Amino acid sequence: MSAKSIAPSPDVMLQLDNQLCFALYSASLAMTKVYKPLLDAIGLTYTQYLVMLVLWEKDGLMVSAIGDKLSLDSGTLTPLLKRLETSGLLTRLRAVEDERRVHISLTAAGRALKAQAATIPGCILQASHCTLPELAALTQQVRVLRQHLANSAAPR
Amino acid sequence: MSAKSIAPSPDVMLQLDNQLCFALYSASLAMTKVYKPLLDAIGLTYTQYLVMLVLWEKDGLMVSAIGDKLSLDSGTLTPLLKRLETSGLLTRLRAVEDERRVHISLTAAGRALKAQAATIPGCILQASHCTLPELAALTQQVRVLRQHLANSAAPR
DNA sequence: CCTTTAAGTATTGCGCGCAATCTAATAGCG
DNA sequence: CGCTATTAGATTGCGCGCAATACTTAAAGG
Repeated sequence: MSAKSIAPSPDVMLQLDNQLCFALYSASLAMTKVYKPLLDAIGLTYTQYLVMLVLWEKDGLMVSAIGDKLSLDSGTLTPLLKRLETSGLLTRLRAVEDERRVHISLTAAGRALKAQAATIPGCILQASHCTLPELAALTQQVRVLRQHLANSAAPR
Repeated sequence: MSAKSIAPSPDVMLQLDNQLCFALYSASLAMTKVYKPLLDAIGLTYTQYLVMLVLWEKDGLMVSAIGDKLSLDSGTLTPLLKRLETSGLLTRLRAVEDERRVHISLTAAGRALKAQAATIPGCILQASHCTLPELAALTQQVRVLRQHLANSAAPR
């Protein structure tokens, strides 16, 4: 036998495997649970909050542009956007120049909600028990990993 | 004005916020997409794979023990385990000593599937474009974050 | 013993996340 | 102009993830 632990056994690999994928999976779910009471207070789900974050930064996007930013498709976004429209936070309007496109625009209520959401990031920062630089560093690592995974995923 | 960037503006916070939560969220979804073709080949979904990982390490657990390991409740696990039972990978049996409990036991087919799953971790490692030590370090950071978030979440 | 309380699962309902399919509208091309 | 190909959304179906609730069994209290 040459060097030790060059090729871990299948058993160990299936545990290691458990670690990264499960760490991300459960951290993401745990994050959602921390957001839940904060978002309940302003009537949004977690995914709806992500969509609103996108729109607060840039309004008037078409559905596919939102989908590109969040890596979500129309099967997820169409019903979600309809719910936000029903809630009175945005409007969905067919573009006159190209009637395939639907432009999503915030209503006054949708824009006003941003002020109420402003307290949320601080709560999350506190719940993470991390400093801003620590969070930024971790975020960057996870972002790089995400990019690698996305590149490796089978293209649709 | 004293030091710079002590208290970021709401706008910047709502972007920063976007970063950590969204990085985790989208990395987790990207991870799922990398697993998808690998798991399709052995007839499992991602969550079913996590359950099988738990059972491959320790068989004969009750439903709530699996739920504790994965932070999932019976609303998720009961139908999932029924599907795995239908697939012939496990059995669900009421304990005779306490008929409230349901013990989950792998069938021969369920145990045999572990061998087919053994190639998966290597594929994921490759897709991540990281070394094992890098992955281990990142995993540990995410795990710590998860723990902090779980501690901060409102108890049910 | 009988009532109360708790534990362990199951069920229901809603909102994603995504594959597959469909429809409508535009673009491209001869 | 007419035909095909492509694009943008919408729809359908399935499997989570989770809150809320119900149900059965077991333990505890009087």
